[in-house]
Amino acid sequence: MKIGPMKIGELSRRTGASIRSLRYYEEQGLLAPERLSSGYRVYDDRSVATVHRIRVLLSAGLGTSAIAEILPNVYDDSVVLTGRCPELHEGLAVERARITQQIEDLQAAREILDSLIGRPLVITAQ
Amino acid sequence: MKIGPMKIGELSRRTGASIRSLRYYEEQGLLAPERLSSGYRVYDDRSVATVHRIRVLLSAGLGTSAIAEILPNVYDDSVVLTGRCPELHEGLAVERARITQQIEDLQAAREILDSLIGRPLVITAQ
DNA sequence: GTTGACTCTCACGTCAATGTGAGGCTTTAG
DNA sequence: CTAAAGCCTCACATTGACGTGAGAGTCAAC
Repeated sequence: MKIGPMKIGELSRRTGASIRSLRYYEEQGLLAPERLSSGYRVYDDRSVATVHRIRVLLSAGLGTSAIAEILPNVYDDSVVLTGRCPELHEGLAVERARITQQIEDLQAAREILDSLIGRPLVITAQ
Repeated sequence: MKIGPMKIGELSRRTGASIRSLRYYEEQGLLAPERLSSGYRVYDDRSVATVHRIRVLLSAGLGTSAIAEILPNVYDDSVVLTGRCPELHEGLAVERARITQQIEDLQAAREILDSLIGRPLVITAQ
């Protein structure tokens, strides 16, 4: 039982992303797997973490093009590499502000729901 | 300069929602304006607050159908009316959990961005 | 070797909120 | 009275991240 290279099905299983999504991420420049002579995609282990980051950022409302600008600058978890690229830096700040605003909107919405449920207000988590 | 009834243009101005959106909200059962004999929509002042709530809930990711279930139970700001309607209550709890999860996802995404920006972590707001 | 699981590339479908334009009434200001 | 501005109802277009199916090649096990 040779282990063999990680193909798209296994990456899908490991990340929870659908095969379709993984192909889509590649199409958008977020992943760049090797190819076997058969045309099959081959991923390395770093791809798993990359896909996880992609999903986090996507669920935060970032578009694939924004993520494409960010990803190349993240080599492993939480390492700062964005030395002095002011353009990127500004774009990130914009996205960050959007996220912060979105969090506040969500908290406002949650309070509306809480007022209906009759739950004690302002529980920070859960 | 008679004041006259509030028509769709004025409601749009007062709420920031586009005219198209206001018609859409009505189509989805979120608004039920009166009509003049001409067919023109007429709104009362409560509509302004209603539209604001709609927008908050929409931006929180609730669908119009979910909002349609919620809105009739909100008479003014933050009044609990959901006496004992377990079905609604459960639906709200589901949405609330979704929102809480979404907030956590956003915070995770913000930390990824922070690690790139090089900003001090864990600033709760702003 | 053959079957079945896996993969490939198109390429069109989906969903939700909203944009946009056509064609035609109604109201308002002058 | 008339023109401009506002409103009406269709109804098709848009955006983004996928779903889904067709048709065909590839790999693993038996």
